[in-house]
Amino acid sequence: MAQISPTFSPLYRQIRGLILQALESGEWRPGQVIPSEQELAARFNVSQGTVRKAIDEMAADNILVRRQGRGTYVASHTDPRQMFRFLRLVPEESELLAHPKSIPIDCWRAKAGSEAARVLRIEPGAAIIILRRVLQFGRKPVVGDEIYLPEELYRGLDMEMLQVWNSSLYSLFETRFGLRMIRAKERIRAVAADRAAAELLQVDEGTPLLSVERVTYTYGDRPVEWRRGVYSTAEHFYLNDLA
Amino acid sequence: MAQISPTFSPLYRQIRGLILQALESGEWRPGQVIPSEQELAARFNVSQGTVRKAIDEMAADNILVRRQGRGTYVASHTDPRQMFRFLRLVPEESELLAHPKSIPIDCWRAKAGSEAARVLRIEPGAAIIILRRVLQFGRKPVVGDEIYLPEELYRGLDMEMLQVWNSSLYSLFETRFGLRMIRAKERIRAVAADRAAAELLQVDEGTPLLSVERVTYTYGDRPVEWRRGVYSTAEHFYLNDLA
DNA sequence: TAGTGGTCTAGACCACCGT
DNA sequence: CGGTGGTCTAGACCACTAA
Repeated sequence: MAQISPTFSPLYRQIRGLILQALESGEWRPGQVIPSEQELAARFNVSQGTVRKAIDEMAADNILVRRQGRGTYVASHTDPRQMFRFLRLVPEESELLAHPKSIPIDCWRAKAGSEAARVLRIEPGAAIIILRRVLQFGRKPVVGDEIYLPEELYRGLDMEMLQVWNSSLYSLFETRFGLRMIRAKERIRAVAADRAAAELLQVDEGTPLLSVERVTYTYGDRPVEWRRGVYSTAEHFYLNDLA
Repeated sequence: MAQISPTFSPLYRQIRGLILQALESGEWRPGQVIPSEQELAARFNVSQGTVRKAIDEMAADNILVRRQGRGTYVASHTDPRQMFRFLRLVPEESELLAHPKSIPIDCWRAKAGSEAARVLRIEPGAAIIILRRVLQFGRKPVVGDEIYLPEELYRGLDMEMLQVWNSSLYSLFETRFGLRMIRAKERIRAVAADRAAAELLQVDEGTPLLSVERVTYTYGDRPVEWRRGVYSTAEHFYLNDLA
């Protein structure tokens, strides 16, 4: 079909859009296999190569996972390797492994202030859930987070649910609320520990900490989580690969 | 050609290796066009599609740059869009533009200590160059860096060369020493400004700063630069996209 | 208009996985 | 073994750039 130039989008992108749509609709769930490339090609009336290119892109974006000989899977935060996919903090020694543990502190309902509303793209005053937690590496508290969630998407989230769940928050959000975190954006500054942070992370007041603000997005760049955290970098550091 | 399985590497990766080799040998220089896909296919006796896949990977790695209708170019730090490719610090307002300016402070010869030697993979005691500089956004000093370079690769680098050059360091390193920075790894902590840092960045002693340690690699994951910097995050922040 | 990269197809064969 | 993704090829056509 002819296309006016500014709107031009190659076939494989349109296919990508259709697959994304099927994912959003819940046709295929996280952790499950999606149909084979041949089947998808038949369904969308294109060649296998075109489906392949669409899937290639989505695999590069961590939306799908290819497994040779088995099939293509919907990426899931339930997968141990994906659980702390967005956490860049690693222990000073041994830059690998050492999965942290999330300890909920409290969790309550509130109304969105202007900043939360802007970031989450909801109405000021709309219901939100605020959640505080600590991340421990081994025994030590290293990260303190305050997390803002639009209530509409997390209906039923409470302290008990958090305490029962002994895995990552995103795996909880995915399994209980069907939310898939696709990408995130972090803004990092250095701050001095205030009294609350100092207590939380068991450091002296005034200790330099990383202040990490994160906005997390689902499909279609829709923000579904806002968190503000402080990281203690006495025995850990934030590791970033630049390409 | 048949291959025993653990050593198996697809054709397009071997082509990638050959192109990389040509780049390292200086056959095509940064900013220049490389031969067309058809020509490369003929040269390596493979199909255009195979060359294409090799180039696709290298473009994804920021080693090559495709330009439809014009050709494929060797990525260059001379390109204004690539100059501060590894710098993640952005002004509080307007997350774009605002290129900083690099001001050299001093530059001298020294012998590699054990840490520098380990990081740069050279012999302890080998000659290195140490360089200090400040990055200014507008009039304000925001970043202070101490940069360690193996002398062997940067022979002739001195204060005068730095003062004459009014662009990014990596574009200098590329044009004068033929070095191409491919990727880098940063370790970030929060620290309190010591006296030197406080003077350099015009902040109070004790102000929390980001401590950013970077190792930069060329082809073949060979480290060619080590820098330790402090970033003032009063009016700027470190922006990181997580995918 | 000629030359480049970008898309799309169709088909063959290989590597890997489960049964 | 059959089915999946992974590689490789050959060829047609489209979109963009420069002269």
